Amino acid sequence: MTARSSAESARDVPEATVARLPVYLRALATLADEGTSTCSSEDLAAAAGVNSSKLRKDLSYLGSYGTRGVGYDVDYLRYQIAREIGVTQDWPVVIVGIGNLGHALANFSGFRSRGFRVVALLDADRDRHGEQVAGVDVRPFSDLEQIVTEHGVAIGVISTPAQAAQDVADRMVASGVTSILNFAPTVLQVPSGVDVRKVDLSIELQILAYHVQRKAQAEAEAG
Amino acid sequence: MTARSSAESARDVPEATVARLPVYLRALATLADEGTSTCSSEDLAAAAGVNSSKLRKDLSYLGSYGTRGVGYDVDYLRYQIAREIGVTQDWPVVIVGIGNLGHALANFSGFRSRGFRVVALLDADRDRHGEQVAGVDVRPFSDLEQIVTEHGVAIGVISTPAQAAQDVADRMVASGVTSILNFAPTVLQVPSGVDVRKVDLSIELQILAYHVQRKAQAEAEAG
DNA sequence: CGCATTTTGTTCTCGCGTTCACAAACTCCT
DNA sequence: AGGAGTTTGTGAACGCGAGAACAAAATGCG
Repeated sequence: MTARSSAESARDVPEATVARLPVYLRALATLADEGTSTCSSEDLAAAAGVNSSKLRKDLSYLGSYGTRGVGYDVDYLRYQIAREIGVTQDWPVVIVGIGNLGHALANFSGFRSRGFRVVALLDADRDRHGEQVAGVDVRPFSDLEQIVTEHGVAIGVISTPAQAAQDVADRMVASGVTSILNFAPTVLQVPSGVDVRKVDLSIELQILAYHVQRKAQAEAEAG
Repeated sequence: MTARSSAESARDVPEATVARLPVYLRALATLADEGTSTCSSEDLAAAAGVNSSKLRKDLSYLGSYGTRGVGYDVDYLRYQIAREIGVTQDWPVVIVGIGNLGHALANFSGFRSRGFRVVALLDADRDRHGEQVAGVDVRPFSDLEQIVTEHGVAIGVISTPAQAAQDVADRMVASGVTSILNFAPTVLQVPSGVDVRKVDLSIELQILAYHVQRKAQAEAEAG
């Protein structure tokens, strides 16, 4: 039961759980679109691709939002998870590096629909300035600090080449950004208190390649 | 010391270690570019952004490739890790879904430089067929099976909208693809034996948002 | 009203991964 | 050659997350 400090929902949700909450949120959205108003932990777990026991434990960190013998109200649970993650409000986001990937990110529809708003696209390349991508002007990288301050940006996305990424990250942190999503293939050094998540295509491919090779070897040895 | 079955290096490298090997590989490449021929576990760990103890343990699963009192030979270790991952050979890859993201992926230079070769770009949209992206023709999705068979493709990349992803995955698996990198924001159902790794922008952003919100709450409460 | 059924929320156990700490092994200097 | 100094490789302890199993609570029916 773990008595809570009056104000808010649970503290210290495990990191592994936090990483799955957005998956549950999406699964609930799908269920809602299909017209489902109530679901059991089995249903939701299947839609999210996880074990139902794990799902129930994850949800239990947020509170007790289900009804025994009945299940979960889709809309209600959806709201509770959204609130826990923080996507009931709008997060301003700045994207730095408007190459091929930056274009794709700026046009990504999932941004707006999930509580994120691209307030600026920045690029060091003078030739790109003034260009419009997804309805937003591309502006000089030097505008970073002003934009971050003005809009209260906490989240920055880096889609520059690897060599520029560390500098961009440093400038972001200096401007007040506390969370960075890094698509550049490099390890970023940031002060403690700043969160970095990385998305790295070639690493993912290499992990897949390892398993392919391993399977091939296993088969070869088995004869 | 764990005596090995004559033929090859260690079996059962932990999954967490496998996920870090590509990071080490990249760090070693950087060191090599800087002209470093030897490095200690501390040096490499710093470059890779991990704990040196963890690095040494990770490497110990592959074999004993260092020299006590000296460190690791950069080129030698690099080759050993590349061989373990399997990137000493070339992996043919097929990309399905040539929208904004597909374009970015096709143009991604890290593909070729890390042992991956894009053998085909496929899209269901008839209007795109014949278009060239990064020097490769965009072809109909229906060519999938032929291409997979012809080139022995084991790795497929999905960068379609969410609604098409499951069908694409099914067709890939039916054609003989055993590993899928999924950029579509949906949970894929695949038979056991098929590896799926997912890259999901909006999930990553939501995880960051959670932590931003959490920090903000903590500050508010601290006064 | 009480019992059977359903489904949640929680407890318990197990295995994996991380980190510490140290012995083994190599180099260099005298 | 021997000892001091380094650095690897590994054994052991610890903590977190996954999954199974069960108790608690709600519904519906006789």
